[in-house]
Amino acid sequence: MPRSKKQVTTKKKYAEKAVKDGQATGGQPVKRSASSKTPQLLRGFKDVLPIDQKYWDLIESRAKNLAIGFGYGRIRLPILEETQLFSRSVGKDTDIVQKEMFSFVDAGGDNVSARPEATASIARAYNEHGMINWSQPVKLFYFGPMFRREKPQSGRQRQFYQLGFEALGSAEPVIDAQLIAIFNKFLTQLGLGELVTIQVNSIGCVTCRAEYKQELVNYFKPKRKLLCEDCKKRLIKNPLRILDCKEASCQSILGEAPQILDWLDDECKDHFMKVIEQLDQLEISYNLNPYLVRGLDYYTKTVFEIWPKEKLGSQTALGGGGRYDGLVELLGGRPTPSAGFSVGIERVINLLKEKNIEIEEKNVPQVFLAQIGSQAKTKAMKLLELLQDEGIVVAESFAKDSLKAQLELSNKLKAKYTLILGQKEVLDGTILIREMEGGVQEIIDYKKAVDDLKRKLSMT
RNA sequence: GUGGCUAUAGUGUAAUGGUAGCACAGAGCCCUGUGGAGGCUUUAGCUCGGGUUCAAAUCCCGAUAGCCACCCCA
Repeated sequence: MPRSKKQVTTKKKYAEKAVKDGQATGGQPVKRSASSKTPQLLRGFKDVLPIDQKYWDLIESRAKNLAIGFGYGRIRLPILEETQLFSRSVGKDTDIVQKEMFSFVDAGGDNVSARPEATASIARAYNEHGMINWSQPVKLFYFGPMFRREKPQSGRQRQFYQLGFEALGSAEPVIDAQLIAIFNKFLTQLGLGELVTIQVNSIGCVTCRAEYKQELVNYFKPKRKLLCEDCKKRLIKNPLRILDCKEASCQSILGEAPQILDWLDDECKDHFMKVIEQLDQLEISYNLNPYLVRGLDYYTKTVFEIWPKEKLGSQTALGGGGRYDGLVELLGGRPTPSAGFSVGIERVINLLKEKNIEIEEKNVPQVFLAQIGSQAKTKAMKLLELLQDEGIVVAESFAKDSLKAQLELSNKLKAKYTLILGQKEVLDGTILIREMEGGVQEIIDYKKAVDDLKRKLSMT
């Protein structure tokens, strides 16, 4: 009997569906073409769903703690800036500025861009708020989305989050070392310490880098035929980039190439040596990488990146940074030696997931509040707020009426206790409290429920 | 930006020209006030648009998206 009944309903549903789809209307089939009408994510943009929040929460709270510990104050910077801020700082010939920015002319005719990174904004803010009059160095940290219109891959999105620490107003090598130490500590606290390597190099100041560049060109020019096509272009555009080319033919002639460290002037060399000494003192292991070059124009002297030991796709760096002694001045301020680093949050999360690093689930409710019957439901809604006011993390499912379904949910949410409030309890002025693990439950006075629960929870 | 690979319920996957199936998740029942096990029922899908064919999830073309390599970068 139930079977035939169900068949009827099923047939009915099909009929309804057919009508909806236009098949039974006798006319043209109505095409749903859902995807053309359903709004979709923009290319390279992603939603972060509740299931992943634990990673984000963890990263942000670790960053905040480190910031407090090392004296970095949070700064929240705007997403949009004048386009020229980036062309002047990041470099107008860099790929980031030339082809990767979300730039547009707004309704008022201003040229604006979604920020592709935050250091330029930091320097702008330093000047704009007269931070030169604050006690130096000014230490700032930020956390927020950046935008680059690249072809997406895993670990490379058009909107991605960066966390950054910046110290402005000190030329001391200890600043460079401390930034590396913070970066390292951040990853270590996330359980990634053993899985990454720190790459360090110095690219000198404007003067000695120019000399080195010339030297590099002089070296490669006679060997031009041995270089790959890209590197032939780099020879003119950005000879430093030849150093990290992946082509075997280019790699093979790198060995004899002049090394930047030999061309640093006395001051730059001295600075770098001190940074290295500091790192040794701090017992931070690092890899001196003479081929490490960073893509943004404003870097000087110390540069560093942190790489996973096992390469994840073609994206090597989890993050990187360095010194940018000329940036503040370049943007119209006083000479202000500075340094900083930024971390790609999605890349860090990818690594955490890849290595199955366990993250404590923080949003486990302590108590689940179940109800049976409409009177009980109303009363439970009030109780819910009482519990919340006492700071108890409580879950509920007022939309479900069956106790069974509510207990199932309580179990799934891993609540320690379930409060059960039914018609009987409402009349008696009581409430049931069930300890989920053992299934023991007791009847208690409704008025004492909150206190009783608090006692039970604080005892565990 | 260049080149390559891929696209099936919410998720993970089968079916290779001929009836779209399975697992998990969701809803419901077995059990009308008691979760974790089991059984049953059910919801939900061929990315989109063209073409070839009697017939396309399957073959071809295009679009889109994801991934991979390059470029570049976090």
